[in-house]
Amino acid sequence: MEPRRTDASRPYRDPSRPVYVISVAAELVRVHPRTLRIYEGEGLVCPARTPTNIRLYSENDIRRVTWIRHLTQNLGVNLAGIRVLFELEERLGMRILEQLYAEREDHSTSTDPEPTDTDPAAAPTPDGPTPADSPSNR
Amino acid sequence: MEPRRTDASRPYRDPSRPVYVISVAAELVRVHPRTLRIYEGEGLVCPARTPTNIRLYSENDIRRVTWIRHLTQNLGVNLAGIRVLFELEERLGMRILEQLYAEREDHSTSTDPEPTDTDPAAAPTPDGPTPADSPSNR
DNA sequence: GGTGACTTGACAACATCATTGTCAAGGTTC
DNA sequence: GAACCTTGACAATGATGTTGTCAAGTCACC
Repeated sequence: MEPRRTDASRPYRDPSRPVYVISVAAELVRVHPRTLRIYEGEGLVCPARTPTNIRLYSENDIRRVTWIRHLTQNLGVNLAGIRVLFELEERLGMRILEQLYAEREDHSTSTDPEPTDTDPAAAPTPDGPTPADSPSNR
Repeated sequence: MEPRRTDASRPYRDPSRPVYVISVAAELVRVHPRTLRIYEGEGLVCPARTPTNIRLYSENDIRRVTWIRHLTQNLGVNLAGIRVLFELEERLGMRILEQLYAEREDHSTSTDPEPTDTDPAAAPTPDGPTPADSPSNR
C-alpha cells in the first residue's frame, strides 16, 4: 500500500505558474530547446519571461508542448494544422483534442470543457497525452 | 425584378447525389485530378463509384474538397492535420471549422451542426469556404 | 568573476510532404 | 473511336519540421 504522503500532502502546484527554464522544459518534453523556440515563434506556445527576458515555462506550457509533439510525431500534423486546432479549442471553449481518444459513443453534445468521469492516468494511447491534458488552459 | 424562375422552381438537388466525374470535380474546385485521387487515397474524401468503378463526386464531396484546398492553400495545414480536423468534426457532430470564421462572441456552447442565422453568401474571408459549407455532411 | 546557461538572428542539412507531371496498360463512355 | 476513366508507379519542385551550429551579448549560479 502506498505511503500516505501522496499529492494530498504536497503543496498545491499551480499549473499556470512559470517555473521551468527552456533547458528543463526541453528535457521534460524530450525536445530540443531550438525546437521550443520555433514553437514559440510560430505562436503555438507562449512561455512567460522574467524581467531579464529568460523564458519560463509552466506546467500548462509543458502540457501544450506535449500535445504539439504528439500531434506532429504520432499523427503527422504540421505546425499550421496545430495552430488551427488550438484556435478551434479556444473559440469553442472546449478541449476538442481529447475527443480523438475519447471512447466513441453516440453523444449529441459535449460542452463541458473539463473532463468529467475521465481518469487522467488512463492514457488513451500508449504514446498520447492523457485526456485531461488537452493543451487548452481553461 | 428577377424572373420568378428561381431556385424555388428548380428541381431539388440532392447534395449527396454523386454526379460529377473526376475531371469535372477537378474543374469545380480548381485542382488536378491527380490531386483528387491523392485526397481519396488519404481518406479525406470518398467519392461514390459507378458499377464500372468510375468515381462520381457529389456536391458534398465538392464542398469537402473546397475546405481541403482552403486549409492547405490559405492556412498551410497539411493533409494529416486535415484528417484530424475532419475526424474531430465527425466525433463532435459539429461543423467546428466554421468557427474559424464565425463572428467572435462570448458564447458558451455551439451544438447546432447547422448554422442558424448565417448568410451562406457572406463568405467569412474573400477566399474561404462559406460558413454553411463545412466539410461535414451532416 | 567565471563558467555555463540564457538571449537574439542567421544559415544549413536532411527527411518528409503536397502538388503536379508523366508513364504504361487496360477498360469505359459519349 | 477518341477522349475519358482506372490502376500502380516514378519523378521534380518547393515547402516544412527538426536539429545543428554560429556569432555576439547578457544572465545567474557557484
